[in-house]
Amino acid sequence: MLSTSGMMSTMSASKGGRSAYHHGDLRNALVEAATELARGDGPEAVVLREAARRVGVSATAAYRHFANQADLLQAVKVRGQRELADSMQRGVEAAPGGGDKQQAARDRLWQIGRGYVRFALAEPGLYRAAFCRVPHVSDHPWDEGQPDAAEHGEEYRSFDMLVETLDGMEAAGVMRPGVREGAEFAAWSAVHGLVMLILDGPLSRLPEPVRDAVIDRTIGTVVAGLTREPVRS
Amino acid sequence: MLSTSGMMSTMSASKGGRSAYHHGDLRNALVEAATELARGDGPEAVVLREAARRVGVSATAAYRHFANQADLLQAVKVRGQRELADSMQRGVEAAPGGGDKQQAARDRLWQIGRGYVRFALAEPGLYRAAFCRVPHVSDHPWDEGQPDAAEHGEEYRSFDMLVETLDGMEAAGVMRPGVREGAEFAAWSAVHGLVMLILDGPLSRLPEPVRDAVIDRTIGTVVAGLTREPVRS
DNA sequence: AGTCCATGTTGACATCGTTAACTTCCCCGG
DNA sequence: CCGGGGAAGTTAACGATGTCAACATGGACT
Repeated sequence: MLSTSGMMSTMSASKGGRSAYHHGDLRNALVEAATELARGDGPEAVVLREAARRVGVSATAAYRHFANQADLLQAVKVRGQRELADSMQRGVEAAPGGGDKQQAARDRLWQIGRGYVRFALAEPGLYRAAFCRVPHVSDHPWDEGQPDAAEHGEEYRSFDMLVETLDGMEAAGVMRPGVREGAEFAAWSAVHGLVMLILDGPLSRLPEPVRDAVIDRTIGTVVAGLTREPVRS
Repeated sequence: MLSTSGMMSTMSASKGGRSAYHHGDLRNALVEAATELARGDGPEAVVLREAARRVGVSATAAYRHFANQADLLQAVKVRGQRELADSMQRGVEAAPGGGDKQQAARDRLWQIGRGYVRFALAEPGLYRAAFCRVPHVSDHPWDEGQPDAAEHGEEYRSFDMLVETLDGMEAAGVMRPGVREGAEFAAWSAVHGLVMLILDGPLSRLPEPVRDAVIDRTIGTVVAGLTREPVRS
């Protein structure tokens, strides 16, 4: 009953409900188009008029589904977060997973980290959109107050995966004593910062091999900072 | 003899050179105004027309001194970086500095980190501007090719301070063996990422005491990851 | 059959970045 | 001393964007 997917009250349109005037699934179509814009050139490329243009609809039609272009951007953000989490999920599932339990717990942190960075570098525009500042989502009546309770409702699933991983490390007894609390933020900060410095910042011109080494070094530092023993490369 | 400060070829104006028509120091005035805009609301608030308006000059006058608004933004970026480095410098200088040599080397990393974060939280808009993506500085004749050699000419002094600190740690023998290379990027990534998550991202709503704890935890993790022995809180 | 309202449309406005063409004023050589 | 030339500023205009107000359409439900 939230405002998530196209679930308008009385409306037959769901599959072929397009009558050349009433699109039938405009909201999703717009989010789709806007997402492609972000994928191409980041959040600043998410321009409402262009998204509408691509869907073949007038610009103002978008205002039937979004309060703002900020609101549209917010939708793109959510999609970006989802794609990030999905990508990481696939990466983790396709992992070897052998060896002893303790090593596995450590390895999982590595995999999570590498999966995170891999997605960001593969989809720079979308990643930047997923973490961009969204100016101000003006609240419309149908936009029932932003979900403030529940901390973050389903978005930031990538963060949840990180939390689970760290819990697993603690359970396996590989974690340095007393560092569990807040470790998720430390780890997240490191990979997010690394990605941002590479994407927008001063590390953008690093030659690829150096870049990859830096990535491993950064993740390695975090792992070393959180675990009891130093880890092999 | 680069394009840094107001050093126009044949021009008397330097102090009182304002004749109501020829401003005399427009470039600096514009950078100043633009910097204030950024300080207030971040890089997206750096709008060329508004900066010109505040200086009391027509919008197009800015194009005598900047190729683009991107160019203007770039100038703000440089200023932001300088303010960051200055702030960190002051913080480091006002440090106790007692105790044994090894502990001092470790402490300095803490101070650098905290100083970095402190500035970012005190000047969020300017910090975001200092690390924002700048679209494309169209090159004008008087804008003699961007400095690509010398890696980064004087900007990112904060980074240089970090490098010196890490060198000091290695010299003092407190650094975990084999981790020196790339350590600057790992450390930078952690604090930068932390700041971005707090400023623009999902950590923005953290209550202040929790936030401060997270900051210490993040820096602590990096320090632990780079040094031989665990460190006191 | 008739009506209501969600959904789209057209038209207009303010703001922004940017270019073109014109104006001022100061420096420098004759 | 004076007159030209160019640096530095100005006004006018264009295209693009976000957004609002007023109008059109057509499916769903009485």
